[in-house]
Amino acid sequence: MEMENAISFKEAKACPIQFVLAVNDTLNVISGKWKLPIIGSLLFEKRRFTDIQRNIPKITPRMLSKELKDLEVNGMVKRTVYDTTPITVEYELSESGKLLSDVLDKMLEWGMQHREATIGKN
Amino acid sequence: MEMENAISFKEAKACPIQFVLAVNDTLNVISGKWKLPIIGSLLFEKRRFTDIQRNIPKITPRMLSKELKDLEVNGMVKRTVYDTTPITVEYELSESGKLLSDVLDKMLEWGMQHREATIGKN
DNA sequence: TATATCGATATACTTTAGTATACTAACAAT
DNA sequence: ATTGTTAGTATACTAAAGTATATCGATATA
Repeated sequence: MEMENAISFKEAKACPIQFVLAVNDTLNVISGKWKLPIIGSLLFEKRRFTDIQRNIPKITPRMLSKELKDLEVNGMVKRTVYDTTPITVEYELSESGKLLSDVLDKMLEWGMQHREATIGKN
Repeated sequence: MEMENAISFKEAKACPIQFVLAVNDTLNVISGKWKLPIIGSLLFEKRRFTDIQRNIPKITPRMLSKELKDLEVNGMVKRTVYDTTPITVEYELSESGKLLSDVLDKMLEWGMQHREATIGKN
């Protein structure tokens, strides 16, 4: 999808249902305490379970397992098992997952301007 | 901030703390069940409390009140009280709040491509 | 006097999200 | 036989998010 043809949120006024759903999809995929750290951890390279765990010091294996499962079910992450001993499981972002960095960039941009705009305005 | 100068999430590798914080700010501002509906409701026009409530059928006044307070504290929404009878309170998006539509546009774009990419792939 | 409007707040509750801690299976190395 | 590694699961818990329902104060209208 190109810039020039991108649908804007404001244009969605007329037929909002599917647009609202799409925005909500995106939000759901990145919502929660650990989703961004996990996605961030996979943004530059594929990683294994324990590797991600080491990369995100405070996450418990329970949460990591649960969130990775969520991300996999939502088509964000691909899980590959290698029959080595001990077993090796590799996680990597899907194409969609990689494209999410465009959204994160916009969030970064907005977040920084918002910090600027809000400094000392309490 | 211009496109050419925009900081990318991937570039943040070297000095991640402030960038991660900015992305998290953005996420926090739009996280929760009612934030997007409320922001959406204010995107085209300022509205009054009861007006928003009618616009978002299933929200309770407790949640609307709480979320509006959150949004106000976070500099997303401006609240203006008019001393009429009965009292009139107007809510409108701040400049930052309006700029959020850029983020929502990206989320819409990604969400739609992700739906396309994920169809029938279960 | 009774009822309605506006913009909420109060109290009690249920549901979802996240934490803490211990444990498992399958093997390999010591 | 014991210990270590991998990638998790099991159980029980606390904390945060959201719901349900009733009520408030100030004022206007019937």
